[in-house]
Amino acid sequence: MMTEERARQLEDALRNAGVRVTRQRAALLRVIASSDDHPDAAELHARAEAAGAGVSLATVYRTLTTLQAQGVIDKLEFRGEPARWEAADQSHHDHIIDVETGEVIEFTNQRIERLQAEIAQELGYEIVHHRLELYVRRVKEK
Amino acid sequence: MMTEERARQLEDALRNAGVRVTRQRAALLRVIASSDDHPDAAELHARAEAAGAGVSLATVYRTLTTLQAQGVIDKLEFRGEPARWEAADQSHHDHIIDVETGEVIEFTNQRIERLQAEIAQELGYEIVHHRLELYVRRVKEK
DNA sequence: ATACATGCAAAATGTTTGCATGGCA
DNA sequence: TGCCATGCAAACATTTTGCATGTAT
Repeated sequence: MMTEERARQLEDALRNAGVRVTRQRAALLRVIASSDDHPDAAELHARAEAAGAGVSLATVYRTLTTLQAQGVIDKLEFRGEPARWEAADQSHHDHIIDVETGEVIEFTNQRIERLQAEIAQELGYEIVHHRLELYVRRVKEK
Repeated sequence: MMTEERARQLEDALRNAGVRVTRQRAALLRVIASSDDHPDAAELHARAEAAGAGVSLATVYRTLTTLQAQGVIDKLEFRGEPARWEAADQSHHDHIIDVETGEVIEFTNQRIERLQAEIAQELGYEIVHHRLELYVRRVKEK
């Protein structure tokens, strides 16, 4: 799924922004570009290692911070768990978390987005960022 | 603001539920009943100490867990920060966080609540709990 | 060449826990 | 009295950082 192509695009973007593309960063970009789930730092480290990358966990953390600053990835912080990360090239969405399986589903709803903006505006604020998470359970058929 | 009365109500409720009301728990109940903000464990500990309670931080944590299990307080987990707590006797609401001042404002919007339920339902889920946080900045007048 | 990135180990942070002791019901 | 709660210190889990060394540009 074009992982390599996407990774190269991102490398160029980083270099243009004056960020060095090291062996470790290149490896992590590929792990991220080929992941369509929401891994945490330890999981990303494991995947990089599995790919033979040779990256320390400290560097994984530093790289995630850097990539977030560059807008390449987004940080997700669910209840109590370690932070998870996802590629940022997708369009904005919120998350539904199945409390029984831990599965994460993405969704957006324009009406909700609009209502949020209205609420903030009425109070004299503008929204910098928001977080909407629905913790759900599968409905039992009977 | 009826702190003492409220604290006694809560003590009775705890005893009825078979939870012992110790000196430490009684002190923390009073701190919680008299707080209308969203303090974290360390802050609650500090307030209890300031009131001359003599409670260890470990006990604060254990008590918060207990009170949450009893439905007396709710746990709030904002981005990265330590968990904060609030009295649960209030009606449901979401939070607006001013990213510049850290100030937290409560709000609810029935239309948003309804839309959330609809979204979950369409996917075959029922909502167990949700979290909606708007991270905002005050709009500058010009 | 040089500024920046890395690895390692240690530190920081927030929270939990084992165990001996204390105290509510 | 008996079971549960407490305090203390140690353990934990996640993340950050100081410092010597390595490396992309």
